[in-house]
Amino acid sequence: MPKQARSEATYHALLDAAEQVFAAQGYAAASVAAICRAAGVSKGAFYHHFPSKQAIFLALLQRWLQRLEGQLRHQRRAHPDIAAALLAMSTQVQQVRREGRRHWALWLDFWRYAARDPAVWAATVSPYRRFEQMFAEWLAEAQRQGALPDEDPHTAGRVLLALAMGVLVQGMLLPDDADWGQVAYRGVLTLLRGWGFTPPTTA
Amino acid sequence: MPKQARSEATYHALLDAAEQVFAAQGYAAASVAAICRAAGVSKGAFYHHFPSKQAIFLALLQRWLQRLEGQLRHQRRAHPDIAAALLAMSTQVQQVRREGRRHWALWLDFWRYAARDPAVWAATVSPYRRFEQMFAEWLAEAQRQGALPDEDPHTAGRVLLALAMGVLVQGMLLPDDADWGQVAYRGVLTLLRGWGFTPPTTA
DNA sequence: ACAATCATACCGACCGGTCGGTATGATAGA
DNA sequence: TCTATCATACCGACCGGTCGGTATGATTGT
Repeated sequence: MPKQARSEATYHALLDAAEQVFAAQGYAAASVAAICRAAGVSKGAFYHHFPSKQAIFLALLQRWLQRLEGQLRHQRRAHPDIAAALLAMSTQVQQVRREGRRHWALWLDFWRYAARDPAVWAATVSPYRRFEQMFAEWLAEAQRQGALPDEDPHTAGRVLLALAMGVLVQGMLLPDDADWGQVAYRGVLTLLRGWGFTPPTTA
Repeated sequence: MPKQARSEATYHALLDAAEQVFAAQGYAAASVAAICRAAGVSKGAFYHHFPSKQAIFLALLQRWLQRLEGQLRHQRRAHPDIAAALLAMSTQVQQVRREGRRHWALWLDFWRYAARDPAVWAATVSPYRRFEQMFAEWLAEAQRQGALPDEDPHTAGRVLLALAMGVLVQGMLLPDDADWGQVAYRGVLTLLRGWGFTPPTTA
């Protein structure tokens, strides 16, 4: 959509600045002026690229979800064994530390507004449902290979997602209270065991 | 602290109104004026009882956490068997529906501000640590009875809390996508199985 | 020239908190 | 019991400041 090279640069500068400012202050407290300041750009430039404050918030959400989905699919491709893939994903949670803390706080903001604002809700829910479907498919595949007796793959997938989100929230608030990567890992391991998976290649 | 009966009434009216308005609009969007309107009280009365907007938010948080802890301890007392108690608690998650949705959105708000505001953080974290300790003690007791081989009770407790929080968040956003009470139940059941608990009395 | 891109100045609405003043009820002296 | 006194509880107008968004003009690239 940008016609000039300079335009694209300021567009991404605004997005990156918004990510910083939103993460640091939260959506409501973050002012458009602060975002422009962080991007080294004027307010006019902002409203040239985005029709509203909410619009840049949604654009940010979309970019975020796309990256996350890419990472998950990458992990899945790297591990033929499903249990191993899930355990590998669980260790990624460890990223919620120091620097990452503010970054993940923005994620909480997304959920918060999704719970109230219909536009944010729609933008959040449809990719989320794709995640859920993704997990369910993987688990259904595992079921065909003998695991998960008498368990609905969708339910199992939701349990996995719940565990991940819960660890993220806790790790965000209390990054030093525990090794949250370890908590996620042990949690997934326990779930896999409870579902009758054979112990994966790596302990 | 209230010296007159009328005073106590308006105090609680303000707290209840704040719970409604905060849950419906979020902390930042909710104005003190709106809270006063909902309570049928003037702004002067508000600032007579609470020194600031944040103060009533924290008072609300405290009331909330106390009730929650009471409920959990009550469930524990009602079930001598720890596994049964945990399963009973899991079914309580089902309350996140229709009416409860907005109510729980306020809970998300608490976490969100706890991630940024030191005052909210302190008010959230210390009761949370009590929850964590509570779960760890229960699980340590179970460990003495033979369950949870080679698992740290604290880690296990954090896994349980993570599952609960994750189900709550999902149930808040997508109340109709699944029976979240069932998801929580199956999740806890799977964890218990993975930890080597013997199947509880009720399936 | 002319359209896309950005800067500056500004508007109107709103909000948290303050403040001078009033109503309400408790207490005590007669 | 009646009334003077006073602390508590409450009212509502108001202020300083902020913020999202707009209007308009300058600048840049083609």
